[in-house]
Amino acid sequence: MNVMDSTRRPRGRPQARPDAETRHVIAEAARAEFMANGYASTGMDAVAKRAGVSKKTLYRLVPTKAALFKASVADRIDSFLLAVDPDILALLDIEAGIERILHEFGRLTLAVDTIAIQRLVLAESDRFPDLATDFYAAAIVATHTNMTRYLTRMRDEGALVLDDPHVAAGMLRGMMIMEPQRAAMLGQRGAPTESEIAARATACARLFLHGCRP
Amino acid sequence: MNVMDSTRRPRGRPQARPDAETRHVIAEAARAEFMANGYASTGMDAVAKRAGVSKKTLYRLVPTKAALFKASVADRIDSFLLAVDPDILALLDIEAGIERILHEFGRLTLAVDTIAIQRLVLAESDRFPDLATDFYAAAIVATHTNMTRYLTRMRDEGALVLDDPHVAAGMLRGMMIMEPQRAAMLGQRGAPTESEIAARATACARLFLHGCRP
DNA sequence: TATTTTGGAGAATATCAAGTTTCCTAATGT
DNA sequence: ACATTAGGAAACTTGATATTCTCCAAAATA
Repeated sequence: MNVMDSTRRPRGRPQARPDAETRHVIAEAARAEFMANGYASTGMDAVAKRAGVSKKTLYRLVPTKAALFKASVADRIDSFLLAVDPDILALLDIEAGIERILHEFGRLTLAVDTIAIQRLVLAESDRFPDLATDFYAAAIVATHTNMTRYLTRMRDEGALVLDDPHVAAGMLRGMMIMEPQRAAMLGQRGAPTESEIAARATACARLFLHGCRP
Repeated sequence: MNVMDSTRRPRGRPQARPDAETRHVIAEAARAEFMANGYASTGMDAVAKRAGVSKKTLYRLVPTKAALFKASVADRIDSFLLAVDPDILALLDIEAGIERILHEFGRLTLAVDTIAIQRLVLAESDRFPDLATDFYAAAIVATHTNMTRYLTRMRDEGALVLDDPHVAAGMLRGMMIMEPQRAAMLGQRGAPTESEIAARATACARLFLHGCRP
C-alpha cells in the first residue's frame, strides 16, 4: 500500500504545478524586476504580480526578499562562464584563436542581461558580499582561468611571448569589454551589436598580438 | 549707514560658521556615508551625526536626501579628470609617454575613493541618470579624450600605427584598470598599491606597443 | 454532499526612515 | 536684564513596504 502513496493523489485540491516549477517562475519574475528597478526599489507585490502568483504562495516558497534576490541571481551565475571548445581552437592560428575567444567573451559579457546582472551584483555587493564572491568566482575567475590556460598553452608552444599569462589575460579582457560595458552600465549607450562585438574582437586580437608600433 | 549694514552684526546669536562652510562639511560627511553604505542604507540621521550638525541645520541647508547625494558626488566629479602635462610628455619617447599616462590614470582611477564613488554612481545610475551622465561626461569622456589626443598626435608624428585612436584609447584604458578595479568594486581585493600600479602601467605600455608575438 | 487542501485577493501589522516641528540652550546686541 | 537669532536633541508625522493573517473560491476525494 505504501507503494501506491506516490501515485495516489491526496485528499484536497491538487497543486497547480509542482513547487519547483513555481519557484522557477518566481525567480524569473524576480530577476526581471530586480534588473529593471534594482533591489531597493523592487517590491514583493510587484514580484508576485509579475510571477502571476499571490503573496501567500510567494512567501510559502521563499523565506525573505533577500533570499529571493540571492536565489534569482545565483540561478544565472553559471551561465556566465566562458568556455570555448579547445578542439576548435586547436585548428585556428593564434590570431584567429584569440579573436574567437574574444568574440565569444564579448557576446557573453556584453549582452543586455549580463550587463544588467553585473550592475546589480556590483550595486548590492555591500549588502550581499557572499553573492558578490560567488559571482566573482563562478563568472569572472572561471572565465579568466580559461583564457589564461589558452594563453599559457600558446606561450608554451612558442606562439606567444608573455611574462605572465595571468596578467595578460586580465588585460585582454579589459581591452575587449571595459569601455562598452561601462558605458552601457551607466546608461550612456546601448549594448553593442553583434557586428560591433565582432569588429572589436578583431581589433583587439590584432593589437594584442602585434602592438601598434610602426 | 547702508554701507555699514554688511559689517554690522545682526541682533541674535551669530552663525557658528558661514553656511557655505557648513554645507561643505555636510557634503563631506554625506559622501563618506554614501561611499561606505550606499544610498539606500544611509540615513539622514547618520549624515547629520557624522557632520556634527543637527538634522534641523541639515535640512536648512539641504532640501532632500536625493539632492544631498547629487551634491556630494558632483562635488568630486571634477577631481577625476586625467590631465598629463603635454610639455613633459613631449620630452618622453612613445613608450615612456604611454607608460606615464597610464601610471597617472591608474593612480587616479584605482584609488579607494575613486573606486567607491564609481561604484556608487554605477549603483544609483537608475535613480540618478543625470548624475551618471555628468559623471560619464566629466570623468570618463574627458579623460578618454585626453588620451585620444595624445595617441592621435603620436600617430600623426609617425610613432604609432592606428586605425582609430579613439577605440585604441578605450582599449588602453580597459587593459590598465578593468581587472583590478572590478575586483576591488566587488570587494574581492583591495585597491592596488602604488608599485602594483606602476608595474601594470609598464606592462601595458609594452604590450600596447609591441604586442606579444615572438 | 461533505470534507480537504490549494491558492488568490488583499487587509492588517510592524518596522523603518524621511522630513517637520517643538522645546530648550547658547550667544549676541540693546 | 531683555529681545532676538542660531542651533542641538529628540519627539512626532507620514509614507513605504516587508511580512503575516483572514476570508473565500476552486478543485479534488470520499
